[in-house]
Amino acid sequence: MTTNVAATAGSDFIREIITNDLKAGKNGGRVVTRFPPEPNGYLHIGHAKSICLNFGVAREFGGVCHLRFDDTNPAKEDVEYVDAIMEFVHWLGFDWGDKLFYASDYFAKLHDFAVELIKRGKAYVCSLTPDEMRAYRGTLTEPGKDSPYRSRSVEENLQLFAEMRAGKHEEGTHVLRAKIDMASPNLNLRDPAIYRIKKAEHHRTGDTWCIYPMYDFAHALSDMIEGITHSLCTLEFEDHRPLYDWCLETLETPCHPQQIEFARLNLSYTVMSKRKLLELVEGGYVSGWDDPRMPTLAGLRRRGVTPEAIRDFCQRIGMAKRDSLVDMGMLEYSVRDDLNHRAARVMAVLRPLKLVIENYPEGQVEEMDAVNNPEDPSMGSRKVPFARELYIEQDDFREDPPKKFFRLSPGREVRLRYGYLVTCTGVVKNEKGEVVELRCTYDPATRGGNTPDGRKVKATIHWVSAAHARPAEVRLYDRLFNHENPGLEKDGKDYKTHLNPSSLETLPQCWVEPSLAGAAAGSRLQFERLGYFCVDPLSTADKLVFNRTVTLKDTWTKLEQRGEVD
RNA sequence: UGAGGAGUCGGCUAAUUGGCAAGCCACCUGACUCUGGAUCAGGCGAUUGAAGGUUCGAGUCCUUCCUCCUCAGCCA
Repeated sequence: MTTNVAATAGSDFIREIITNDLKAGKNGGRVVTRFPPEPNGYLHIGHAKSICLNFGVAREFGGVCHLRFDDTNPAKEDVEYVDAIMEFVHWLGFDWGDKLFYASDYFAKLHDFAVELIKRGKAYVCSLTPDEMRAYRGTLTEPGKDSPYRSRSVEENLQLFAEMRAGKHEEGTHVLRAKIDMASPNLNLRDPAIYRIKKAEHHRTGDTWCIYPMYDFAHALSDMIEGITHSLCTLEFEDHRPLYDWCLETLETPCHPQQIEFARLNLSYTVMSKRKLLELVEGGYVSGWDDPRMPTLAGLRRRGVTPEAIRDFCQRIGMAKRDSLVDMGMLEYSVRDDLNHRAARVMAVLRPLKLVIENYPEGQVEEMDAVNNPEDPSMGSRKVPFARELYIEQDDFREDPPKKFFRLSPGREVRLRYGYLVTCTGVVKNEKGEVVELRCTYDPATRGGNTPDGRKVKATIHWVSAAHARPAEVRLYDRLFNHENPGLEKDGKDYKTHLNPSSLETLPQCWVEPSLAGAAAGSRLQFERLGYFCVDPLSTADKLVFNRTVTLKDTWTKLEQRGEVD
């Protein structure tokens, strides 16, 4: 993997802030970050950006990064997600050591902080209905009005809050609010709710609680409790920072983490919001959270994308505060760059065309030496059987080739990779006039693909022996959407209208070289000249299934699409 | 129209904090090649959202304006 981007690492605004803090002796020289997912969905590549940032920063500055589940809403959360999140943080290559926490671990403390707030006259129990509360909140341009319950005495608030906790009140009847300023131009400061009644079973605390803290309150204090020094989050929380700070200042906590916001990741030709991703899964638009077209880590993994490639990608895209749309091509570059160095090369024919070598002895089989990875000699070589009847790619033959088409055509000679040079001597067509078989002759002096006489051939194509190849199903994946920014919905069109109808093409009858017979699920390979593929987890010895991760760069197709082949 | 943010090559990000606007992706040439891959060499491409101002000198400081994003959950 190239490391030239490492030179610029450490130059983003967040690392600059931390460097300066360290220089100024803040936090006693400690750097503690945290990755705080809510266990209500699967991780996607946007989370990967945050994970790389938080764990990366900790590592670079000799600090630690906590994994903390922000599980303050039992109605939406589940252990299923907790387990999946941990699995994928590890998969991405990061480790939280013994720093695994849950906001729910702090429920008792958080409750006590809420009581303290009440005692300080900084919180009150409000008995407005949700609708009334909304009406009292005002609008973006008009100030809100004080709740009639705002002036309840400390004693009454304490009493009521205790009753809320004891389950004496129904959901929606009471809420604990911070007493800040109903006229604040920042809506988050208009007496935000910090505790609400929710009679739901929590995945960790069961029915111990029937009141749960809200995000702003829980997050600031959880950060404080853990001694987080830099609390990194996305831009939409910028407006919440005054509330984050208010909680810590008002409670005069011993430490006060610094919240810093960065732009979330947007990737072209996909969507990133949990709601949309969930809708794609539930609506059957994809096969599941791990559908290889999904930007989820589960999907990317099944697609064959490596954690190294994702980390490299996150490094390359940088870190800033401006909204941006990162080109999918950027991710593909990182994927190819990584796989080029590590994926073993094999031969596979996706759209088979039979080729018969007329002067090759019937029944003869030769084991040809094939290099596993020209980028890495230590990966060795393997034997590939060569015989009289082969399959080649339909795309590699043109009966009437344009000028810049270098591959096989009548009368032309090409090299069969690691095999022999063959010349096309004739074609066999079916009743519809389609070419169904090629007749060729080979030059016995070119064994292994060598040309003792120094003669040049313009093309080398891949092949498999018809008698030895294993059948396989190959799934060709393409971008899920055909619109660069489907989630924008600016034109009023639902993002689903931009779903790419050909994002998946299944080729049920492909042939792969015999060395792939027992390929392990998850193995990543390069099918020579076609792209990078991986063995699907559901692939079996009886039925091999490969997923295309990404194509190889394809100059020929580009020329052809531009019409520059003649 | 309240508040908070953000505007730098086609995309993403830098700029020693006032000193020749740099890198990556993409794109284009060429070399090399038993993958039309990879690699290598080179190239294209930003009057830094706009207009003023301060200054010997402004992406950076000041003023005005424009555009875009976020916020009116008892979600996070």
